[in-house]
Amino acid sequence: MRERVRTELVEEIKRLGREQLAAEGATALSLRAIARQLGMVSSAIYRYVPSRDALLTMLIVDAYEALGDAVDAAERRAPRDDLAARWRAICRAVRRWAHAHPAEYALIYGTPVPGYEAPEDTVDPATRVASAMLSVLTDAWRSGRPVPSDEPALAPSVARDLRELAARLGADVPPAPLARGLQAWTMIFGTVSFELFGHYHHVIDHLDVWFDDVIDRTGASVGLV
Amino acid sequence: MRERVRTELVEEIKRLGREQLAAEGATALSLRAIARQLGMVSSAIYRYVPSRDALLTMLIVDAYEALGDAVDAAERRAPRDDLAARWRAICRAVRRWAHAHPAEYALIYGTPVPGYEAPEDTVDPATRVASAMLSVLTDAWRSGRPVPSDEPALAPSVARDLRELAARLGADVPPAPLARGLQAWTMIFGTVSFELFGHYHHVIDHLDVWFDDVIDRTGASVGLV
DNA sequence: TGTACATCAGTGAACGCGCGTTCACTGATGTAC
DNA sequence: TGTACATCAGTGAACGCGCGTTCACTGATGTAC
Repeated sequence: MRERVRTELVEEIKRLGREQLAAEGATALSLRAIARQLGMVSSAIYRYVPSRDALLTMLIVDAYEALGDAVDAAERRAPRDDLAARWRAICRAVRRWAHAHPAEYALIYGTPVPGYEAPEDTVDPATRVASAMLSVLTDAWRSGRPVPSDEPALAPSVARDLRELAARLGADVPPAPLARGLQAWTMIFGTVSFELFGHYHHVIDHLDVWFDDVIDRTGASVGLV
Repeated sequence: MRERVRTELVEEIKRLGREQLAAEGATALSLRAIARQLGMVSSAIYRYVPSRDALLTMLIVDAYEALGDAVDAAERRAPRDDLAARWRAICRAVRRWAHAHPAEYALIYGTPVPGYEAPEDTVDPATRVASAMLSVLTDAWRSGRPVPSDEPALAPSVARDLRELAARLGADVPPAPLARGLQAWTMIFGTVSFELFGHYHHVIDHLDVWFDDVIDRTGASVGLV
């Protein structure tokens, strides 16, 4: 079947693309270079990939999906009713994946590629980590877990945003804990980004332990730890 | 004086460089393009700037310094003994500057430019925001302000890192509140980055208010609000 | 105040390299009768 | 089972563009006597 060889080659192209990301960053992603590595003439690549931007989109979607898979797999390994364990599993999986695939992490959580407009296909995969976190949060809320007292009160405009968001996601979480959840989500990625982008250089050496501290503290802020 | 014209031209080159960052990102920064806009032949730019990487370094240092200046100016406008006001002023200044200069923000807090190795000159300017935050934290600690109870306890290895850091900076803050401070610092930049890099799209609309909520909550976690 | 000289801004050509994308084409592989 | 035809993988040349950096040079501007 020609179709099989074809799919394999597309996979190979994406693999080489990922290697380029790692070596030189997203702006240096070059179809010609990939063709060269494949031993093809530069125009042949267009049999497999419609354009450079399309390849970039594939890589972005793949990265979100790979991170999502890693997070889901880790979370599933924790006991359903151990909310703290599920929370920790998710956060650690984010960090572990980011360490294993720094270029792909930068592709999705670093500076957006200039001149590249993310198409709609990237929206759903992008929500997977937040969804995983939200499901833990929802379980906590459903089981009547006490959430840390919430002062200062949420501003009405943000409360409205969050009610809409919860409705859109079909999530059963009121604005205040949802706000905590989004801040925890922000903090986890903020910490991973600071670490990967070098802002903890000369500041903290023991980053594993530091990250665990962040996990526990943000988990606590959200009533999970 | 030739020297005056010279300095002005270097400034002009940096200004055009910043425009390019804004339009196309750091990787697209091009000496040839700048020369073209200046009406010069491409080689003439080397009278004013030794190389592309050197220009990039100048722009990075300038960005850190500009952000540092904005933060210091804002903080100085708050009454010395109103710690909450000083904290809020610093955080808002960070966000305001980032909004006004998104490309420069991305240059220093986004994905590091691939293949570019930041020289030592960038280290000091990079610490200015953290230093401003730390000075508020130190004042709080010195004035005997109660810090939120600190559980879980800090792991010894991180506590050691933080004691070293405090010593290196000559800051009079014990590990636990310093850890809170670094997490607050991380959270502020994490939030600004999430906002600027588009991760709050379809999530939160009222970002001003949202950010104020983040300021207050992280400020509280550090005993300042 | 005027001349001689040094400084340095800017030129223009070149080196050697990169890129995305299109197009007409060859020739091997698979498919249908 | 064998032949005719369609499909499609890959070629090679080209278009039109980009880049950083070096080098020998012209000619204007400033400086020192």
